[in-house]
Amino acid sequence: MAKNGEVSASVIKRLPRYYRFLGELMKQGTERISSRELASLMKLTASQIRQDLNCFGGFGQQGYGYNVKDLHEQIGKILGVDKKLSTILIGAGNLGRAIASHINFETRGCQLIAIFDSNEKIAGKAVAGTTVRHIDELEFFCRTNKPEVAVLCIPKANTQAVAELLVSLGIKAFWNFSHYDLSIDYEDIVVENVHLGDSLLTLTYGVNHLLDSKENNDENDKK
Amino acid sequence: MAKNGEVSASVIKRLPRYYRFLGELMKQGTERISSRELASLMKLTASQIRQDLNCFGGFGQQGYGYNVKDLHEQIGKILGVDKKLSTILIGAGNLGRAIASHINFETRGCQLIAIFDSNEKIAGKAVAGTTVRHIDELEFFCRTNKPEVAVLCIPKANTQAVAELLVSLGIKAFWNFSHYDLSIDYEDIVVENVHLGDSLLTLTYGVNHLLDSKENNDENDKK
DNA sequence: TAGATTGTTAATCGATTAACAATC
DNA sequence: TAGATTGTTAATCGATTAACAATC
Repeated sequence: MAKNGEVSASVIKRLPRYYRFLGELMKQGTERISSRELASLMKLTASQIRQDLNCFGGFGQQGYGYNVKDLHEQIGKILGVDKKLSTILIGAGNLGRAIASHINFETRGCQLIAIFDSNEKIAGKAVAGTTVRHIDELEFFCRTNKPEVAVLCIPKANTQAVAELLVSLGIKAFWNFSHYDLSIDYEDIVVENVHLGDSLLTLTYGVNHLLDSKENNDENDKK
Repeated sequence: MAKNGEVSASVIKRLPRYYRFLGELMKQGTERISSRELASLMKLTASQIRQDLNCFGGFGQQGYGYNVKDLHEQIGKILGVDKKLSTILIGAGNLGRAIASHINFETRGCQLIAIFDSNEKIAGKAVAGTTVRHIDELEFFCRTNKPEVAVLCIPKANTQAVAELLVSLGIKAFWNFSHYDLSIDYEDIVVENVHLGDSLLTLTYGVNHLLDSKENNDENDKK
């Protein structure tokens, strides 16, 4: 309801998806879209789309719908894709290197400025155009460059300690790929946990219970 | 409520996290835990934990609480960690290789039996102990080995076509890392989309709006 | 038996959907 | 003006929390 703040987490989590679909539509040359059309495309209700967007302001026009390019730009601004949050990545193992090279940080309001690893052998090598530094340089680097976001691709055991150090060095947000639930320990710090293992387990559950709903329906049919 | 099926998605998504915390407790040698203790550990309410667990049955004991080892095992069984769903991975790029080597499929009810890529240069090389096959072998391999789960680490443009092929070959579930929303096109097929880009954008939003709630609070304080 | 803590029902809260007046 | 579609309020639905009787 408020133009700033107080937007519920469920709405915010849907914003990147809106942004993605509107980007696609833009690429395809679609100029305008109604909430009804967008809803059918995204498998949502038109009500929800209008409700969601109106958390941030009235971007549409009665009788017309929404201008795709305009709405895309507005949501981009709300998310902050025009910003360049200084970002560092800790842990240049398999996953860390993949994240560094696979993710386009720039189009998502971030700028990857350094990568760190504790392994002497990895330090010095280049990943995604950035030379990997040894973890010993972390503190000096942060005091000098004041990064705001840290991507954690480190083992569970180290996460708590590294996060504490980084908070003391001014880091404001963690994109956490470690097996450790970071959200628990810090308020006032933004944490986005990506628990890939949990995601796979959810899938496993789904496969193993795939027939449950069908079986139940069959039972009901008989009654 | 029902012992099988009809458990809401919100409950199911919390199961892997319960499983993870109970595993930790087990490792630390904790024998029993009350819903109140577990709630404070996981930053949930005791009510929610009891409500969630009772979707699957009464695992606790009045006046005592829950036996950690027992509950861990029960949830594991519900998730299906004791299964070995045959799993293939398509796309041995940065991300695909990282997923293959970083994720422990076995402890999550899956078994990675093959990796495929369209790049002739990658085919033949070993990743995570599995030789990468050329995508041309996919159809024959599936008809022979009947994998159930496919991990998609391929570009957006190919996802739809590859998914359709795999469905026709009997794949029942997709762990989808591509930039494409797969859920939209298939019902009856389990899809777990991992949109890393969306996750980063949510973080970006969080950082850029970090002060919003505080500002609002300050305003309210003044009134 | 008394104390603790569950399983479960009832109350509350928030999110989604429906409806409709406002307006382009 | 008539038709379309928004912004917004009201109704519904589902999920979370609170309460408490059952029971170990």
